[in-house]
Amino acid sequence: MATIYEVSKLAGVSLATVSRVLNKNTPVKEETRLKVLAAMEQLGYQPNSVAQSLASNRSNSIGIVVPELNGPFFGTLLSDIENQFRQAGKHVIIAAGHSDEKLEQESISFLQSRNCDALILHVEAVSDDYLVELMQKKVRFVLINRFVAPLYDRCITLNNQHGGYLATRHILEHGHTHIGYISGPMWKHDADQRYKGHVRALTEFGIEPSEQLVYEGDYHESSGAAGAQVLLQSNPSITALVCANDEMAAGAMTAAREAGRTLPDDLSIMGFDNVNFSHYTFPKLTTIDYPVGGMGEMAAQLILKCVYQQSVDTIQTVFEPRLVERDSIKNV
Amino acid sequence: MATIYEVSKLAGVSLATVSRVLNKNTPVKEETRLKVLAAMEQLGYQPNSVAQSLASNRSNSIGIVVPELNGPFFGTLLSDIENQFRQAGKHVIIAAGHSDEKLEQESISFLQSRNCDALILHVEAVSDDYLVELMQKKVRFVLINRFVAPLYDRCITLNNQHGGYLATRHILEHGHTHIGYISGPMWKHDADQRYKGHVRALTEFGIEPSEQLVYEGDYHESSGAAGAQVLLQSNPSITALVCANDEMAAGAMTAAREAGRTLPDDLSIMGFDNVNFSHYTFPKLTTIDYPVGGMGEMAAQLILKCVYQQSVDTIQTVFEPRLVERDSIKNV
DNA sequence: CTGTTAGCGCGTTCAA
DNA sequence: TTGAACGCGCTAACAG
Repeated sequence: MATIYEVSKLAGVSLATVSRVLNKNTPVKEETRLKVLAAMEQLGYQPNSVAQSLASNRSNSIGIVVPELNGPFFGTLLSDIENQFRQAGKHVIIAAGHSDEKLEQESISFLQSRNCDALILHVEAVSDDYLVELMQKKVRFVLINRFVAPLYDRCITLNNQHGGYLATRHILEHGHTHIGYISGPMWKHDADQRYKGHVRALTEFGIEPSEQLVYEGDYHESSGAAGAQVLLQSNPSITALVCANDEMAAGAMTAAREAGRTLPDDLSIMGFDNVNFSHYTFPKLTTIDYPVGGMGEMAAQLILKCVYQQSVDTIQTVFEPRLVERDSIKNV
Repeated sequence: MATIYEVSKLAGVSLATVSRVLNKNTPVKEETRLKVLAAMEQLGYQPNSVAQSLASNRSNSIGIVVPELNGPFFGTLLSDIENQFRQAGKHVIIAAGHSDEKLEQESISFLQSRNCDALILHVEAVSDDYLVELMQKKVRFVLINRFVAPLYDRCITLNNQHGGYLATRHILEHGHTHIGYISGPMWKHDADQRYKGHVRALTEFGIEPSEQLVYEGDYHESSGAAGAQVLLQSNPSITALVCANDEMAAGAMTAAREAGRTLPDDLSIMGFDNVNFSHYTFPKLTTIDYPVGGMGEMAAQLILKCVYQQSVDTIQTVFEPRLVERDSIKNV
């Protein structure tokens, strides 16, 4: 690999000049600039990004922590983030936090030790205090799908409560009155909010929320199946099931069939997230769209703006969910 | 951030000694080692990985190129690779190649400019020659799901042909004789191999392969739907459809229903890959398991062994597919 | 076993 | 507009 030094020798200029044409931050006479460029070309010169990082104290890398790398949801998120940064010449380092406090913290310090210029965090287990401390230590980061008041200007969130509301309202509008709810783990903020939206819709339609009708799942398919089984058995009058995410809805479909229900005629099912497999189910799942892609892009833009001083389009921090009607819901 | 220099001062030893306890490669007297460790602790010292990279010419980072970051298949792959490296203190930089020759090449040089110690490539569009050249340039990499003869010892592959064979044989064993085939893009090696396996099974059962019965898709759901539609319309006698991946199988299910077929009674459908949503379909998809996870791990192990001289378990380069029986196939 | 001394490749003052 | 010189934080000979 050719170095800046060889280029400077070949071009007959100093080391500093080469650095200048590379970084375009100091005026260089057009003539010498071309000489340098020619020398670079000839040597097939490629800047050593590690040396650049060390000298400039900037690594041009962004660390990302998500709960899982697999799963339709995070794939889309990563994809859009990578895209944005790649175009900007930055690279992305990934780490999985597995929704575990210790692992999330480890992931974060791992990425910090990699001298990332900024982090994008989709973390669930670390405390708000921990994040506030992180900010006080001048670590630069953006939070996705989580709102922490002192960090309000770096939180990219979905209006989860409104999503939960939309989901249940849609069911109610189809005439259902006996509605089961399979929630996510209630300690997770989004699960809590979605449930609150559910309750709000119920109340608005004059229906008393009942604990008998809710099952706390873990966002995985199997708990959706377990929830449906429990709920349908203990409350045979249920005609609709609202699930806090699509995976659980898929599990619920299986379990409902096993319980002898015909879908969607005997039982309506609602999902949440609109992940990319959600129309592979039969009947195709009606769900609430979570604009992951847009939120990932926005997180990237926010960093491009605040950390790299690039001018970007307007920043939006809260996103709205949207109902996606398919075939899993029928009038009662 | 404390530096190695401050640690050395506090511990009353030289810079080099600190470096030694850090890298554990040269014996250090236990007593001084403890002094150094204590000083590190006290200062909250964290090595600067960028400086380490520059000095040692090793970045402890591994670049990965996959066609897409979303999609169930690559999520699992990335997840397992990240896991392995994380445990070894290495980090993973990702780039999407989008099955496009230019983008794949750009991804590779992008990662090279990041001084990755090694690359893991799941590339489809670049030529074999390009990869051989890469090897000659001493770039260290492992190929996943692709076999290039001169690179045989760094190719982690699935026996795709055998998978294609297993899929069709299973259908044949259920008595089907009119079998449609929806392939992947034939220029892709895996698609070609899977198809060859299909033909081999057919021949073995004394059935003449017919072009009328194959549709070339693109591995996406929509082409599965299109393929099913075309095939079922032009060959109403078809009783089974073999699809070269699960996405297309999901699309085929939808289209088959729209064409008036009842699943699985009127039409059996076979998938390939066993991606994590494949049992969300109804009927649950019978498919061929692609051990992505294991292959990702193996790629990581290969690099750990060859690049970082770590001792690892035995290396396996070719993996075998396995039939996963679920509910989408019925006797004719 | 430990300390001294060069770099690694580049960005960035400060003068000229 | 350009060049010389220093330093980023660390590793790796080489002596001792």
